[in-house]
Amino acid sequence: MFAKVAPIRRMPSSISELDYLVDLKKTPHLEIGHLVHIPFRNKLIFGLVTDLIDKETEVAKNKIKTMEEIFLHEVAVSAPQLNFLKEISEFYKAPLGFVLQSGLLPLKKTKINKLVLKKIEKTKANKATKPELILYKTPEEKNSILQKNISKIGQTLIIVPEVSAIAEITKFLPKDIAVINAELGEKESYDLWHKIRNNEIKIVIGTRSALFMSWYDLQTVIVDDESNANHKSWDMAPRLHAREAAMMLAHAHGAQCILTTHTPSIESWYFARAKVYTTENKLTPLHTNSTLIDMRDERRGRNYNFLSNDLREAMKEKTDGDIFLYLNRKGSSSYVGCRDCGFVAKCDTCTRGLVFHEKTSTLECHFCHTKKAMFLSCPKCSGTNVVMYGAGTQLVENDLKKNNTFNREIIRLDADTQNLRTLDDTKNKIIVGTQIAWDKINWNRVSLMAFLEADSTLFIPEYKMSEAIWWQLRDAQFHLPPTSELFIQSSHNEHHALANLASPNRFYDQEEAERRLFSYPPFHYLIRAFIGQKTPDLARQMAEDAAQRLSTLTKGNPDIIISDPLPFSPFYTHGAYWYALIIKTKFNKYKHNTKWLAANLPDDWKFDPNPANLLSF
DNA sequence: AGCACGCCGACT
DNA sequence: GTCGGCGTGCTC
Repeated sequence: MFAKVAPIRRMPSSISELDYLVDLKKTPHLEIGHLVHIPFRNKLIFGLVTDLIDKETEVAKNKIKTMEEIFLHEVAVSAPQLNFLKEISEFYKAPLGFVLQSGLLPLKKTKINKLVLKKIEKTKANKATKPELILYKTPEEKNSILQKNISKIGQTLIIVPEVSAIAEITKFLPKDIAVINAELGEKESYDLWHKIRNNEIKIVIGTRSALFMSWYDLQTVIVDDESNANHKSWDMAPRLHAREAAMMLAHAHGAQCILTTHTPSIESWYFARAKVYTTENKLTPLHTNSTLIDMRDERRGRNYNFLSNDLREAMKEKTDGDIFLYLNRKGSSSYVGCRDCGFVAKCDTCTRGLVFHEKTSTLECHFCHTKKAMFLSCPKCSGTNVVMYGAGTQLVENDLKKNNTFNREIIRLDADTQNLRTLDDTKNKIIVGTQIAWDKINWNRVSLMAFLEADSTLFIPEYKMSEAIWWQLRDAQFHLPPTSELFIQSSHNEHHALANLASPNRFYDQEEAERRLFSYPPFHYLIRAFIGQKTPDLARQMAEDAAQRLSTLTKGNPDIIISDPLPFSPFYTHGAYWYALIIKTKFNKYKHNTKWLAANLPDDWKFDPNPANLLSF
């Protein structure tokens, strides 16, 4: 008899399993899911048995080695969980053993021999149900919805987008829950793994690594804050989206998948409306005290400050609570526009924002490589107020301090200052912050918040930008107390992400229309494959070869659309030159097509289904 | 991916 | 003679 074994270590993506000879004297009663020792090269390593084969294997006789030892009496990973891990491995082009590594206990031979695993039967297999989308409007409502949806018969997993979200939720849940995150100590993770595997813990909350625990009686999987961009693992293989992976997990275990959020992602709301998911909720505005301010009017009235007159007045009038001035630094001076009329330099052929390149003084499109000379006066209104968008937090801080008319302490909270300060909740402050401030401030104390440049990222040439701004504005509205005021300053107030806060359905209608036009999700599923090489020529050559080969293989298949090789922006990063292939496939066969692409790309290609960015890391 | 192996130049 | 930098090839 032969066994297929996934070696628990990093392997090339094409090798998920290796074949071993089974000697029944050495390893009797061998089962799928058993943890075993296998000879690999010149030493023994851990592996997980994924299949048992009675007939001969295709591997040459002189190559095959014999399995050494079985650990634990019971299987370490249940059959449904193993199916889930295989699916993740194939879909995200990550070797199975590598995926297993993140969900298995720390592997030490002496410790493992002391573990006792129980034989567990699943309470009852649910019949497959549609995912459910549940919307909440306030933090209180969120907590009660999470509590209500915890399974009464089996295990419940709550996935959150980042570690910082865990503390807030656990306050309102029963005491006997397990918290999983990547920074657990060895002893703790041993204990938790063991208790979850033996069904002694019923409620688990964690980031995406909790998906890979050894589930045996999983009944409910909740993805909280489902539209939060941090659910996507963009920098490490497997580059999974927790929402997507949670659905695979729930499906494998016959569990119910529940998506919860204050603001649904474009995909989730589309699928809810199309009845692919169920929902009982309607979209509503989150915060009624929000004011949109047109900065073009301010310029026309000769106010060139980053504070509009209305905001300045409101800041003077506020005597209680904190004032939070938010700046999105990501977009700083990456794009070019006109202060007077709000014109933004866009590519003529593909309508994406043009990016200013200082070295050559040109405007470039990172998608179709069109180049233009930088202009000195606005092409639309001939005004001379051409600017790079993006004021920095430091500039705002300095200016406020210089003309301190607000009689409050001014605190800057960004990447440079984040470790230097603890916020004093007894003082009324002005906080000038970037994304970093989001998790640090005490939202309950904020009485006035302003987005100083709500549109500063709007023209970054990535298709999820409108959704990201929409989400961020709504996230602020969700966190802000009902009595607080919100000012949103921008020069593009007609943009659908800014204009429709009071009528959310219209945002989704318009964003869907744009996505449909350009065949983006939810109308096509996107896959990004990318390759880095030491020289630009080598990278281009490899990208062209792969594009050519895939195109030949998919010839006549209208379901898979492969782009030409597209250079990253920036082209040189992480010590290499990068090219991407953007592949679009229809949703009805996306799982099959994605796995096919993963299997047909060489090992050195990075594979990124449902990417957060198209042309950058 | 990660590691052994071997080719070859630099230095004892 | 032998140390080590890096290119190549293999893992059952």
